[in-house]
Amino acid sequence: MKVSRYILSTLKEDPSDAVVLSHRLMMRAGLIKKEAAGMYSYLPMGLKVLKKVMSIVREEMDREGAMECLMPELTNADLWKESGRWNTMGPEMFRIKDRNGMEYSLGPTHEESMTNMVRSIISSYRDLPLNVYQINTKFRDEIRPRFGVIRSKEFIMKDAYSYDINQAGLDESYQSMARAYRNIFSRCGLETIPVQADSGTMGGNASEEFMVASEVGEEVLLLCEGCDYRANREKAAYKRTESSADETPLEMKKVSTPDVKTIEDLEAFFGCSQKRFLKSIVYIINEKPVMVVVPGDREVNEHKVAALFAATEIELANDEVVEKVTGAMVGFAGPVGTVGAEIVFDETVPMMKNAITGANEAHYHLKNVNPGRDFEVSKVADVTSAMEGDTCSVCGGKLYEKKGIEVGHIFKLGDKYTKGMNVSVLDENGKAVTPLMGCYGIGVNRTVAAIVEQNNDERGVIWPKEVTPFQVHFIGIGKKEEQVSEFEEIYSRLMSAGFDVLYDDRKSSPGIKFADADLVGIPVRVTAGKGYFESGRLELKYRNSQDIKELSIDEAMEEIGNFYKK
RNA sequence: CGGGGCGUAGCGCAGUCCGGUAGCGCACUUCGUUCGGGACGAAGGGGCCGCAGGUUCGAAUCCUGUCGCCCCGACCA
Repeated sequence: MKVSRYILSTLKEDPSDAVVLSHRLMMRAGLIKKEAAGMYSYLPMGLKVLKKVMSIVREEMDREGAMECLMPELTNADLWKESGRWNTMGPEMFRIKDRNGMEYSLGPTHEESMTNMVRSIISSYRDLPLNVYQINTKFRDEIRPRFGVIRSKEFIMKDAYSYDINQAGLDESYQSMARAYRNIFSRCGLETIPVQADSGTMGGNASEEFMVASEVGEEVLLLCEGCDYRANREKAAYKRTESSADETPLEMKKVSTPDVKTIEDLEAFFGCSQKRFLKSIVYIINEKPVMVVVPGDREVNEHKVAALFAATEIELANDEVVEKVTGAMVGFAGPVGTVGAEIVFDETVPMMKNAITGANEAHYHLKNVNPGRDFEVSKVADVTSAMEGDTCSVCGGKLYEKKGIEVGHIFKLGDKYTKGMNVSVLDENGKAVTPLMGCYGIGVNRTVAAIVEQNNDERGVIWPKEVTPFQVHFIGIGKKEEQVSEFEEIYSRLMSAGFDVLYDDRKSSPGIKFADADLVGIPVRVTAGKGYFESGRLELKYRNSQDIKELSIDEAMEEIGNFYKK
């Protein structure tokens, strides 16, 4: 491809609305163009990269025996109502009506659609296992699209769904996807951190996220220094230790605390650490109030709480509910006395001594509160988030935090959808069984952004060789007619050797061509200039190195061939 | 949804406080000189100053409304 005929729309300066590195570079290198908030066009070069990532995905999925298909992006509301998600998906689902008033959603994910398609096809255990996938656009009305293509309203996802006759089969399907994902991301030149994850509103149990470490990551991971435990914050477990555990219980006292409402206020008022307080927060779960009691220095982990109640939605109770439950205004809640709600205690609570908590009476707190003595510790669970410095529950090592971009996610869904949507097949004995399901997603364009985020320098992108938009960036320096025809000759020889070549034939100065080459980031650069006309030698330079090799055309082609062969 | 900021040429910005009919850099066109890391000179083209209404002799500028975009936050009692 000749640059003079190509859209090489590079920018010298960062567009004002691009903040994160990958977004800036993708805009500057002319890969994408913003159409509106959270909506991007792919320019030719960006599309080439996207397609390369897609074909890696296809190859690795197919290698594991998955089958590609393609589903409508408009999905029937009835399917969502059947699974119950029409109500639980919330406002992030785009909903539309046709002229007849029929309701649809612009598919945010396709468990229902795929299961609906599959259930009409399978009828026997002989039809399983089955793994079907598609690469298609998904729509989510994101609360706040940002970071370019990393979080957009419209994005491309590879979503696969497996159906197995039993748990052993599901385990196998899951493992095969775990394998495929490792291959896919490594071929994309990405270093991913697989972490244990919460399965969120998708339902189901086991799940693993593939994260790319990045400062702009929207997820917080907790990794162990001592072992290979790694999980995202929504899920991460940690071992409880409590410094006050060996204190002697003192007599409980009621203390007047006018307008002392927040943990910060309490800290100032009592002059002791946040750890000493029992924070009592009221939620509405499955339409019932639940009080969650945690140490003052911890945050309630709503994902863990929701999982505990097998709830899809959890919401903070409003002031009226809090007053009804505790009998006091917000700010003075506690587990001592009468509470009109079920109470859940974090695992730390039973270990605490002489704690301070709300008295369930306006402007009063209780000090020297002791679990077991002053209130019954009925239901204990892990309902707080791990933090940096916490103790690993596996090996006792220290946990540390890292931010990450989620590029892939694999789940075991179990029978959530197959049961809910009445899918069944006959087993060997002619008995109806419900297949078990797994689902496996990859954010394709987010993966491209992650690749850029991880592979660049101050001059621009450095594409890993399997996803580079072109294989060779050829630059000719010289404008004389006979020089240009020599360049044309070299260009066509490179092309006929089978390389995908971007030939910068513009009449610009060399500086512009070199700068654009660095920005665009094709791994191999070949230059024909003064040296070529003197000695017939081309210059070959790899984007990730400073060295320049002087080679004849044949040598250069051999070297490039070897580079891409591996 | 709450808070903050911004909409002026393809891109980056100034001009807005203090009203007088739009400017700079890059990019683009033509000519000449240059020609290995974002060259130089000369001459050009390109704007409903986000949109609508109002005030005024006169509005990019003041007022009202509206739309779009960016950043931060989104409840921990």
